[in-house]
Formats: sequence, structure tokens, C-alpha cells
Amino acid sequence: MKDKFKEYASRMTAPREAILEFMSRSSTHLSAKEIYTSLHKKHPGIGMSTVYRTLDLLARMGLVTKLALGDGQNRYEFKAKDKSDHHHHLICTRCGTIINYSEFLEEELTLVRKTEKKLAKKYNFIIEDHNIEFLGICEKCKGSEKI
Amino acid sequence: MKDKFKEYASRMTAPREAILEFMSRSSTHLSAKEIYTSLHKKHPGIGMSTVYRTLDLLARMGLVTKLALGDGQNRYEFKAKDKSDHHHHLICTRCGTIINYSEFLEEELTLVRKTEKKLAKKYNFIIEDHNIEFLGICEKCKGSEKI
DNA sequence: TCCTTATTGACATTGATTCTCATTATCACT
DNA sequence: AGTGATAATGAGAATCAATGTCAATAAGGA
Repeated sequence: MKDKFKEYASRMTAPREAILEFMSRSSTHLSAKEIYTSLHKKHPGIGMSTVYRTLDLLARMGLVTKLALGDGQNRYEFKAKDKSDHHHHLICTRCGTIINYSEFLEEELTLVRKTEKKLAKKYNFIIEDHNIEFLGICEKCKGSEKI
Repeated sequence: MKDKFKEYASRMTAPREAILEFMSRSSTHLSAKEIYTSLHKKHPGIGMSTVYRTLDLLARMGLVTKLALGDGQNRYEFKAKDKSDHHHHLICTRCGTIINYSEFLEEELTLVRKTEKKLAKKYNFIIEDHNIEFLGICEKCKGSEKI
């Protein structure tokens, strides 16, 4: 991993190691503050700036995905190496609950690849990633609808 | 339109009319500030708060889509009534350029409907909308890569 | 071990969005 | 058309995520 960091002209430091380690173990879509707070228990020294800088670095390295879900703060999730972990999001517009789903990924992937190829050629883009999300109202919010 | 506003327990006011009118005529993915500035020429009285509040209202009414593209500000686009306008986004992660594309919408729609149905049942969600976006590097940024 | 310099953490700053509240304007009802 | 209840507005303050500043620190090659 140290080598991977080198590629990005970076030193391997204790804070970076701690943040990467934490991300690789934690659940998905955490905000920077959540990461900072969780990390603070074991590593009280790590500051907010370093959390942001390191998440940005990890995103550039392709180890982490930055999500903008419209709730005023970005979220980050560790990108597992194996494809089996690939998923998209189902988001409740009322309470912000985020559900990962992985149905139809085979079919989706076919369409995505096809679209990518076409878009890359037509718009002369290098396509690096894609996001698919469904927005709606979750079970809980449906229940408390008429209050 | 006045009736539509009524449904959302709202009065039809001059600022709301101006903002809606502006949105329906303008290009896509504008930031709140851009909307405020453009509007300011003809309607100097309209404040920033009202722009935000009205965009939020229009979004709840389903007339406008709120986009979170990760650049620190939300963007808004008018949702045309006819389906022919349906599109998704191709976003440059370097410079933020946003391209609308509408390739493969028929195939996409099939997949999306299928996925929606499955997700709605499995997670007991009411699915109201979806977003698909591709991220990458645009033509211009590719060119100025090695500077 | 030493030296260069990338990295850090505390703090200040920015900038988008939301909140507050006195004032204004809409519209249902006369 | 006039009136009154109150929804909506606008100016400015407040909030809060994210970024910038900079002196102190630490990584890692020599």
C-alpha cells in the first residue's frame, strides 16, 4: 500500500494509515464528520483537515468513492476490490436513509458498458465511473405519512 | 398553475411566478446564485431566501429537479412535461462541465422500470425518481492533461 | 543521524444554505 | 371594493460543511 501511495506523490503517514484502515472496515456512506468522530477515539490527534485531505487523496487513488446525495454533506465509501460488492443506492427523500441494492447488476452492467462506449466516443470523454440512484419514500416515512 | 400551487398549500405570488417562469425558459443545471443573479435584472426585489424557498417548493411540486453534483452547490433544472426531454448527465470531474445526454433511453427505461418494481417491492419503497450519471474527464481537460 | 520538504493540526475563512422576524401581500369572505 | 387572518417575503444573522493558512512536525532518502 505504501507503494500505491507513492504513485500519488505521497508519504505514508500514521493519520493516512489510520483513516484508510478505518474506511476499509467501516460501513458505507459516512460523512467526514462521522469519520472524524469515530476515528477520534483511537486517534485523538487527527484533525478535521487531515480527514478531508486524506479522503480526497483516497478518492483520487480510487480507493474511496465520494457521494453527493443532496443532504448538504458529502459521503464517502470504501471501494472494495472485488466486483461482488458493487452496488447502487436507494435514497429516502424524507429522512435521508440510504439503502444499498445490487439487483439487476448484470443487466445494468451491460447497458452501462454500452452507454459508456457510445458516450465516450460521441463526447470524447474518458469515462471513469458511474452512479445510479433511485429516490423515493422509505417504508418508515410512508407509515408516518398522515401525521 | 395557480391550482397546482394550491395543492401544496401555497399562495401564488409574484416572486414565485417570476422564478417559475424563469426556470421554465432557462437552460439546465443552474445554481441558486445563478438563478438569483439572472432574476435580479428584471426583479430586483427578490431575495436569496425566496429563491431557495421557491426552488424547494417547485422541487416538492415535481416541476424542478434538484441536482447534487458534488461541487459544493446544488443545481436545479426545470422538468419538462414531455418525456422527450428526459436526459441524464455526463460530468467532468476536473472542470465540472455537465453534458446532457439522451442515448439509450429506451433500453434504459426498460431496465429502470424493472429495477424500480423489484426495489419497490423488496424494500417497500415508493420510488419517485432516478438519477444516472457518468463521471470522467472531458475533451478539454484531456487536452490540457500534461501541463 | 541529518536534512529536505511533504504533511499535519489548530484556527481562520469562505461560501452555500437555512433561520429569524418584522413587514408586506394574498385571497377568502363580506 | 374593503377587511382581516396569515402565508410569504426580504434583509440580515446564523449555521455548518469544506477549504485555506501557516508554523510545527515527521517521513524517508542520503
